[in-house]
Amino acid sequence: MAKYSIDVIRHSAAHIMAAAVQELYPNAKFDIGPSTADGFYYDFDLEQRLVPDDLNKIENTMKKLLNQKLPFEYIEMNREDAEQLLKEQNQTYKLERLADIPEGEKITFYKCGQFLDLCRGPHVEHTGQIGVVKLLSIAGSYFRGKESNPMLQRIYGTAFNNKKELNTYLKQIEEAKKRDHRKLGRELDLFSISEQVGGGLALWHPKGALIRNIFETFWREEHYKNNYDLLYTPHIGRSNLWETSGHLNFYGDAMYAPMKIDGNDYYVKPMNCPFHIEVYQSRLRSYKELPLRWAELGTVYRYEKSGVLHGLLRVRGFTQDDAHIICTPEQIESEISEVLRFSLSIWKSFGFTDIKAYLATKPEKSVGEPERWNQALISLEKAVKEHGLECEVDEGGGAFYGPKIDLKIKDALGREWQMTTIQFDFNLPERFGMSYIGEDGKKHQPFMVHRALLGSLERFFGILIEHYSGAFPLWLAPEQVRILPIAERHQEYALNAKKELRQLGLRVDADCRSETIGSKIKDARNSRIPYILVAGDRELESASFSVRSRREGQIGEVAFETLKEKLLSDVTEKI
RNA sequence: GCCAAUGUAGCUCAGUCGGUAGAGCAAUUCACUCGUAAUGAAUAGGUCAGCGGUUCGAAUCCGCUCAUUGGCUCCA
Repeated sequence: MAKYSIDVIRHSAAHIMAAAVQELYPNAKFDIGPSTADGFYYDFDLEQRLVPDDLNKIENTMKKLLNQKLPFEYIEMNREDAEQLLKEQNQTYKLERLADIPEGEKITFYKCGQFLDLCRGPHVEHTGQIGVVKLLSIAGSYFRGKESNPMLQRIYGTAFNNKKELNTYLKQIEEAKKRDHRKLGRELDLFSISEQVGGGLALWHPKGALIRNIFETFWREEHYKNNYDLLYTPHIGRSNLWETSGHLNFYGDAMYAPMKIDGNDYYVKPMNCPFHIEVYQSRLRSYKELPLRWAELGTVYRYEKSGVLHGLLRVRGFTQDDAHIICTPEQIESEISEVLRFSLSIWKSFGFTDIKAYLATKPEKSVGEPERWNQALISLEKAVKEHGLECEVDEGGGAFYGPKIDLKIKDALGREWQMTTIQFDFNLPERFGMSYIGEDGKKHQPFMVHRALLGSLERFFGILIEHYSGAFPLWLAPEQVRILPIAERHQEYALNAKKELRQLGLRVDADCRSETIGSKIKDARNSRIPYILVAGDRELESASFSVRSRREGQIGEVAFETLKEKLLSDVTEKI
C-alpha cells in the first residue's frame, strides 16, 4: 500500500464527505473542500439546514464508502466539456471556480463512486487508504470568503491514518478545552465578563488583578531598566486630534460615538499614538534628545463586531503595553535591534522561548518616501538576522503607513499566538508635522516606531492562563503558599507562620476551616497553589512544615527557616 | 455584522405528552478536631435569558429581542 501524506488523505476524505452529501442530498451544490492544518472541510449550498445529527448520518455514509475501497479516477477534460458538464449539473460555484483556472492550464477532475469533482488532486488510490474519519462541526462560511457573497454551509472534519492518531488528536482538543481561559477564569475566580456591563469588557477579580499588578510592575521596571520613559495620557480626545491623525477617516467605524463637551466632540481613544505625539509636540525638539522611547499602559476602546468577541482574547476595551520610539534615521538600526532583544527577554521571563518572526513589507498603496521604506525594511531584516529568529516574509503585507515585524509565540500546547508587533509609521509624523532640529540647524522629520510587546494585557492574560493551565509560576501566583493546620490546636502556629511569611513579601494564606486535612489539600490543589504547608503535632514540635510543592510533589518535613530561604529564592528565580 | 446551535440555582446538568421546579458540587449553620485529593447533618438558593402570542394552564408550542458558543468576515 502506497504511503500518502496526511494532507492527501484529508483532501481525499473531503471528497468522500462531498460524495456522502451528494448521496444524501442530491440537489447539493458544491464549492471546494481543501485539507487544513488538522483536518479538512467542504462548503455546500443545500436546500435544508444541517443540524448536528446530520453529521452522524453523513459520517456513516462516508464509512460505507470507505469500506467499498472505491478508486479515485483521474479525468482530464477540455474547458468546453467541463463547462458543459458543470452546467448540466447546475454546479454554479464550481463553474466560477472553473473560470478561475488560467487559460492553457490543464483542467482535471477526480471521480470517486458517483461523485465527480473539479480538482487538481492528488488523491489516494482508493478510499480504503483514507484510514479513519470524524466529522466535527457545522459552520457558515461566505463563498470565496467575501462578506457580500452568499453564505454556504461548511462541514469541518478530520482524518487520520488510524484510530490511535485520531484519539490523540481528540484528546488534544479535550486538553485545550480544560485549559480554556474562560473556564479557568471562572473556576479560579480571576475575571469575568458581565452581560450587565457589556460584551468584550472584562472585569478583573482580585486574584486576576493581583496577577496583572505583578506583571505590570515587572513590565514597568523592565522598561525603566531598558531606557524607556513612562507616560500617562487621557482616555478621550477632541475630534480635531482624530481628524489630524486620520483615525476618524480611516477607522471611524471602529470608534465609539463621540460625546459633546462644551460644543466639541470628544472621542474615546482607540489608540495612544496621537497623545504621545502631542507630548512630543509640546516643545521644540533637538536631535540631541533623540531617541525618545515613551511607553504607556494605555487603555483603549474599539468597536469590535459582536460575532468576534471571545473571552479575553478579543475584547472591546483593553490595555495596550504601547510604546513609541522617535529617533533619527541614523538611530533606526540599533533601536529596532534593541526592541527585538528586549521583547525576546520579556517573553523568556514568562516562559515562552519558541518565537517566530513575520516580516511584512510595502503594500501597493502606501505613504512615505520609498527611501525611508527601504531603510526601515533593512533595519527590520538585520535585527531578525542578528537575533537568529526564524522569519517568514509577507510581501506587500505591511500597513499602508509602514513595514512591520510581528512575533508569534508558541504556548505549552504548541499553538501560535501573534503577540508582539513592531511597526514603522511614515504617516503620523507627516500628518502631525513632527520635526526635530538637526545638527545642521534645520528641521528634519523623525522616524517613528510603534511597538507593543505583550499586545493587550487582557489577551496576554488569557493566553498566560491557558499556557500555564491556571498553574501560575511562583512569582505570578496570586496565592503562593497556603498553610493547612490539621486541628484547631495548630492554628496559632499556622497563623504565626503566615504573618512571618507575609513580612517577607510572600502571598500566603492559612486554611483554618474545620475540614479534614484531605479536603483542604484537595481545595489547595484545585486552586493551583504552588506550595502547600501542612502543620500538625510533629511539625509544631520541630518548628517545621510538611511541604508539598506543585512542581516537585511531596517534599516532606522542612524546617521553617530553610523553607523561607527556598521560597524566596524560587520567587527570585521566577520558577 | 453574517450562518448555525445553545440559554433551567454560583457551577455541571436532569426535567417524559403542556399540568405549576429537581440532582450533584459549591454556599450558609451546627456537630466533629481529624496526618496528605471529598466527615456528617440541616438550611438556604429560581422572573426556567427577556418581551409578546397560543392555551383553562407554558421551562416545555410559536414569534421577536438579548446574550453566549462554534465558524465566516474583520482586527489601525
